[in-house]
Amino acid sequence: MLLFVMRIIPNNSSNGLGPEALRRRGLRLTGPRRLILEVVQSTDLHPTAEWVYRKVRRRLPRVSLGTVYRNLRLLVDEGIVEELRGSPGRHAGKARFDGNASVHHHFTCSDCGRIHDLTAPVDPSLDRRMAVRTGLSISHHRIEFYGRCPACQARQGPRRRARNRR
Amino acid sequence: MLLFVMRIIPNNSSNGLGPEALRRRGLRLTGPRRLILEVVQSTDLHPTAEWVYRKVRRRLPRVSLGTVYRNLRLLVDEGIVEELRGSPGRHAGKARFDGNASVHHHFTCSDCGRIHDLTAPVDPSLDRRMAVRTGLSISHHRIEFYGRCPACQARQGPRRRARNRR
DNA sequence: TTTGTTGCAAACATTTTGCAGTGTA
DNA sequence: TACACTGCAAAATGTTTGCAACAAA
Repeated sequence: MLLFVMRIIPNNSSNGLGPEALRRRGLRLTGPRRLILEVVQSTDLHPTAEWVYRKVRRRLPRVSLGTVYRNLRLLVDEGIVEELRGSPGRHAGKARFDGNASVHHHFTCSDCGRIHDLTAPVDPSLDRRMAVRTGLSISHHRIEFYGRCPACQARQGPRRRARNRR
Repeated sequence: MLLFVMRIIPNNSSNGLGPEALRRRGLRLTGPRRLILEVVQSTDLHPTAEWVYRKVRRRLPRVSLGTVYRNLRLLVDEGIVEELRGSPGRHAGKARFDGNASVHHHFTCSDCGRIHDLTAPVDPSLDRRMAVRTGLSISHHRIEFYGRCPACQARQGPRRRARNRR
């Protein structure tokens, strides 16, 4: 049931995207910042800023939402964390953050909007082929798969009449 | 230079996603609604709500932004129009709408955030293979390519030091 | 000591919604 | 005529920012 989950806790100390990545760039490693990085890298739930905020506040109750936003943006700008906007349609309202900065594919549940990382390898030759075909300069790609996750299938039965109300 | 553009004006009268699609679903075909549909289907710029609003207002000056939002949401809910959230990172702030409801791939410019449709065919067998591999129920996929569009390459020279400030 | 970072609150941008009036079917 | 739809304005939501106090280097 969970064999499609790519990783639980990525080892970012070894890939150069841990806390020391910040020091290296001349940024200060403060308490809130270290904790925010830790939280966003310790999950593959592609959390929202709000989710990170709640999680961080458990260990650092005085942290502010503004600080979480500021640090998430900084981590994105530094290439340590990636920012996604969820699936098309419903669930698209808020930014989601991916502590797994390596290129990988996604599966998005059209019912609950949850995004799962996929184990399938990325094929870089596709970029070259598409570049030749289109004349575009392509750096990378990501395949976004859509469907219903096991939980939603179980919860709502085999078929579903979607009525996409927010 | 433009050979990668998929279509200029899709023919939605023939694919069942024109105005009659609304009538068929028991929805009223009002002036503002017809115009909003027409505008969003007449471009492949993946416009924002604001862009649609400005365009619609040229022909219907009394239309309100609220009506544009309400109708875009309705068209999305009916599956006539698709809602995207732009690229990850900068440019991700606002919803974009795609009047081309058929499945196709995208190229997103990491500099200017513009999204282009791609001509490359979609391979449905990939869904089956990935479904087998992961145990997930997959309905479709879309490949999101990233790189720099010709305009941005020309404007900023061959290389670029990105500093992702918003 | 210097200056980047924080908490707080206010500002901002985008999108949704309540309401009374309007126009489509 | 009925009621889905509209314009308008206010509200809601998500995110950014100015500022004075704070703390990492």
